[in-house]
Amino acid sequence: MTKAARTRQFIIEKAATVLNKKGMAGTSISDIMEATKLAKGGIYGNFKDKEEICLEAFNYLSQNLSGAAQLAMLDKAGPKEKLFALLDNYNEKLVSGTGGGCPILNFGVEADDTSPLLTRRVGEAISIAQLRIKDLVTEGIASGVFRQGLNAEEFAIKMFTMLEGAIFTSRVFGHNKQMQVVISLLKSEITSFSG
Amino acid sequence: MTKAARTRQFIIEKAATVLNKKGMAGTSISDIMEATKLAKGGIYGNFKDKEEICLEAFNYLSQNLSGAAQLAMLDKAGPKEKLFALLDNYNEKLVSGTGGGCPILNFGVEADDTSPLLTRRVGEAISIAQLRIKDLVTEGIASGVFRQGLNAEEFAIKMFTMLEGAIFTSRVFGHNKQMQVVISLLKSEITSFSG
DNA sequence: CAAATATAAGACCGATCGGTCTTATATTAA
DNA sequence: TTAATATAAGACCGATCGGTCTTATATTTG
Repeated sequence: MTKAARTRQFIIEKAATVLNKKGMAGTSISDIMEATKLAKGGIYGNFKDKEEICLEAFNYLSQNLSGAAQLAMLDKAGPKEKLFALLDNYNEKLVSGTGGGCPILNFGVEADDTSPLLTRRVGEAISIAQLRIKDLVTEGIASGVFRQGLNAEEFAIKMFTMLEGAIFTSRVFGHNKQMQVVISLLKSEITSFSG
Repeated sequence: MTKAARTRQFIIEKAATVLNKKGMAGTSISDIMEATKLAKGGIYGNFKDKEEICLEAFNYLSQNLSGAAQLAMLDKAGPKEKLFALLDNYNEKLVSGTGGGCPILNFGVEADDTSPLLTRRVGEAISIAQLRIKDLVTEGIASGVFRQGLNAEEFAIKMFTMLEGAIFTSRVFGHNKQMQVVISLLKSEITSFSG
């Protein structure tokens, strides 16, 4: 890994935190200079413009999210346990944490009227997250752990939209109450899949 | 109504549309000047700063939303019909429309790490929307239309978070599919309340 | 270790930012 | 209708914006 590649990655990671908190329009290059302790030449030597930094930052955060989800499910046995682990992971990482909330939501809301390119990338991230849920349900049905007749696609949409909505309200209110309710409701429903 | 009061209201309404689309940090005073066809003196003669415009714009959009919800429910008889009307209203106003999506979501996501004052106001708007749902369920139970044992509070959280999540994903994808799924799921659940 | 090269520093640029202030002009009240 | 007042125009301000370019300095390669 060349020096420039390392610096580039370093900038992406530092900038990602700031961007997720303050938003893309709300984050200036000088904010990123401060977060990285680099001068302007250090930034623009590695990125052609601010938009490229935003895009790479979202890619990084998005991959991070996927990685954490996979990790949380690693030692879990069945689809039910994996779905539960996924839910707990949402609570820990995206509400309580100091990271500024869910990057998919943050970047998506800001991009949807301003940046078609980033909006497409956010759409891909949503699809990945929903597919993960859908596949677990499908797998559960196939292995006989979940009853038949479940609509995996619909449940994935339900679970994902509820979670994103709960991340949102929990962050606005400054406490986890609604996220707890949502997780509890979803766990009940998942448990009922085995009935 | 004095001239200044009329101008002030005019600015709020024009600015609200822009702010809901481009975000607060992404909207400049010159954007608002362009939307209103007013010069700088016309803006700053009526507002002390940009933040005040943002706050008043959110208040306006928020009241608009409540008004539309009340209106949609006006001619509906029972709690079930009112909840259905509420759902249809969400679909029409917040996804398909050209208004830039749900202001509660847009302003809330941007404010939650940057503006405590506005975040509190967004929280109030969420509470109002959720209380409207909760009260309809409670009313349905009390009048015997819905079965007993329903948790009105939890359903309100469920419905609101799903809807906000669905507004989000539908806007990112550029079509209503997920919103349709969410509305259909919620209508089924509400229908089951009468079982 | 030395020469070639890759990398970051930071002065500099024009444009635009949010906001102020004076002045011309509507509006309002007598 | 006129005098007093309220309102908006737009020149102006310093600060900051995103981005460029030259130059000093690391890093890498032979």
